[in-house]
Amino acid sequence: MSIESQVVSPARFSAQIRSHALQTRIMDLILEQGLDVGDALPTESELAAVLGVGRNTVRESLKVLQALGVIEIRHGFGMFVAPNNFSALTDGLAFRGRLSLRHRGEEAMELIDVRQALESGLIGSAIDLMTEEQLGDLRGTMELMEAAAQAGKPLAELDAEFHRKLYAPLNNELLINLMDVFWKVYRQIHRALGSGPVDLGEQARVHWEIYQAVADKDKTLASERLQRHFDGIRLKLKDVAAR
Amino acid sequence: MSIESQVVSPARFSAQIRSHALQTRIMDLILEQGLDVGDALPTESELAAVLGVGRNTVRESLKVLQALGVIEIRHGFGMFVAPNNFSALTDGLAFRGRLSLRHRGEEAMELIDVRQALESGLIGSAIDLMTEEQLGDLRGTMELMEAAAQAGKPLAELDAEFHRKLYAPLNNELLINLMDVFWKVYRQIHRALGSGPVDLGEQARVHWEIYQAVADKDKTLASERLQRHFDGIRLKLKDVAAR
DNA sequence: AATGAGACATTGGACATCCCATCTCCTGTA
DNA sequence: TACAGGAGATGGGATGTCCAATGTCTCATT
Repeated sequence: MSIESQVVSPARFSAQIRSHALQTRIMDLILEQGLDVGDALPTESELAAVLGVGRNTVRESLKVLQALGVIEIRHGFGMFVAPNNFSALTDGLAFRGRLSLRHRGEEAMELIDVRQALESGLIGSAIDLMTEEQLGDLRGTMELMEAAAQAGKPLAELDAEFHRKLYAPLNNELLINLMDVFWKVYRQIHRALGSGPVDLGEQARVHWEIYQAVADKDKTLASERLQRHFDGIRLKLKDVAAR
Repeated sequence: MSIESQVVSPARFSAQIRSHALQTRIMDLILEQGLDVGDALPTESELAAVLGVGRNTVRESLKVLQALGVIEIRHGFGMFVAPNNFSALTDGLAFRGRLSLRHRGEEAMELIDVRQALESGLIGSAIDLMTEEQLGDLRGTMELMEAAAQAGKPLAELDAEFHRKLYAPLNNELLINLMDVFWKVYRQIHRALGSGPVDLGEQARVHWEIYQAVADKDKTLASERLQRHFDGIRLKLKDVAAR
């Protein structure tokens, strides 16, 4: 089959290939048996028997699949095909980001660049597709953010929610997940560095401006303000990275 | 420490939390010890001792970190901090894509949407930053593609290379990696479904048109042609999914 | 002195076994 | 009917043993 088709290099990584092959076999098994999200997998012991490997070995692969968001493991109950879950990317990316910050923080910047491109590039379509209800929802989040800012509470979660709702009209879960990952990674890096002073009022104001442009259906302005929003984030990150 | 700070839910996922915490501890250990890409980690046994868990348990976490592209494991030699590696996302996403194709192929479509947004949104900046040399490089790839098309050879790899080189000027590794992942996932899904007939000449022609717009520094046209390129891909995918 | 074969230590890979922790579900009791 | 608690199943984890791959070092050969 296609399991062994991805030859990477002579035999230097044969172990990795075997291990990866086992993961692939489990995923193929899921697909072949027609299992869907929420369905239960065979038990660890059964899998070990079926795949002809030891239970510990199969467990290593299962843990990987869990980390990749493919399966969900519930102690004492069983294993199940997982719903979409991008936490894997978060951890991996956050690690790379923190690692890079010890140099010149390039990867963290790249992350912002990608997010900026995605968001400012897609805001047009989002505005086109946004319903009145969704707009109202967005405004609700803004009002919560305003209240939080005045109360001196952190805006992080509301910030994420704002961006999530901004692109909800596109009805693209992958996109939402990706943006969520980027946001979390940024937060994690920021937290690891020890955030500098934050101006809550300013933060809320920037989002209000974006909201206004969206409410006015002014795609160009919205895109432009999003660009500036990310420019600001980039500057702040550069500040913090400079220590 | 911050290890136990991420409480998710009562105790239903306590095992996952512990497991995730162990991974985090290992990553933190890498960062705290100032290890950089290529540096060696302690041996499995040492890690197990330091972290106060069994070797099997540590191994499960290490395998996860390997899958996430954080470390590289070399049988008989040791474990090392890995260079950027996004293969993890590929596997996870490809699985989800294939799973979704059994329904209406939504996730595969979402993938195309994101890629379309990213590429057509960033082509402008790429054109701005592209040097003569990079443009020549791009043309070289196109000529190879043309030759391959006339020889009836598959264009897949050259297709990927074209898109990679298109955005090389942005100097954003994360972006390149992401696009690479999307491309691989698309390929994998396509292969899993059994590709229909492909018109190599048409495929090459589309890319020539994009190249021409880029060479002419016509951002609008390039963006438009990229859009259409992806529209084509989307249609083809819909065809195949319909079986 | 240069080279190559082979022994050796180290390290990860795999497995078997044993026991613990947690969950769900069923049963019995109030 | 509601609730408490136990039974059984399942994953979590530790330990020990052996296998396999790798790099290095030694030593004989040239």
